[in-house]
Amino acid sequence: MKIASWNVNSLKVRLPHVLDWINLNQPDVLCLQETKQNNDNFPHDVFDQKGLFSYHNGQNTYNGVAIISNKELINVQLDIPNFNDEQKRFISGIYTNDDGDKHRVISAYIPNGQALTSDKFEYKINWLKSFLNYLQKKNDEIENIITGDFNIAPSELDCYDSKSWDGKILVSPQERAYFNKLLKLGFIDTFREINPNANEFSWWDYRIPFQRNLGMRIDHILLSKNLLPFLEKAYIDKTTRTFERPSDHVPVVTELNFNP
DNA sequence: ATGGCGACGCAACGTCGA
Repeated sequence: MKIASWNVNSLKVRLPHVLDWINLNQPDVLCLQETKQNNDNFPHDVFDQKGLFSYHNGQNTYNGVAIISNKELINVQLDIPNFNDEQKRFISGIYTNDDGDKHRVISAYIPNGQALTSDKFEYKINWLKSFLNYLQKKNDEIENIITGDFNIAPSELDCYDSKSWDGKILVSPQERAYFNKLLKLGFIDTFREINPNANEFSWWDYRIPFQRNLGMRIDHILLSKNLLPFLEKAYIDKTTRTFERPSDHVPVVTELNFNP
């Protein structure tokens, strides 16, 4: 099972890139963030024509998350249950693989937070609290695969210059504490698991030439640790950042093999 | 090297992202 997550920074603009990427990489599941369009405008027909199922929780201008899947999902959930959020940042669904195993796939767009002194930072922390609360309280037997733009660089290796970013948004101890809470809940950062020392990034500021590689790793795919025996690959596909008119994020990919 | 970009809404440039 190949699963990918990509913040596309407007699906309207990036749809050709997404279709090219799907054709080349053939993911089983592709989670998208920042679609920036409402549900009525989502191009379900384009994915239908490719034999893919698509699910979207979006709004105009900002936010918006989607799951594209080669199999029909069940129990599709828009928004975090019991969290009153006007911003469209969460969608989940249950994917059944060829062996009949069921896994919950989540596409999340965690708030940016802007700055530690901002009201938006408070919103980010509240969002993370609700997300953790949801994951903690869910007591069904389905294992989770959490994907998305976390807007958190978990460690020094995940930032091009930790010293200059010290105490700033995306790298602050408060944000990293929430990422660590996810790990304590029993989730695995698949990229870090497979590449313990890699200094690779998933996002680069548009204002700095990509060639300088001043990026951060803020897009992640996390697995319930019960799925760890099936983890085979985890990597970041930087090629899309060299496309004409690219997203500032690139796809992160995790591959599971249920018949090792 | 924190800004120099890009998307959006909307028809000029402010807001936001990370």
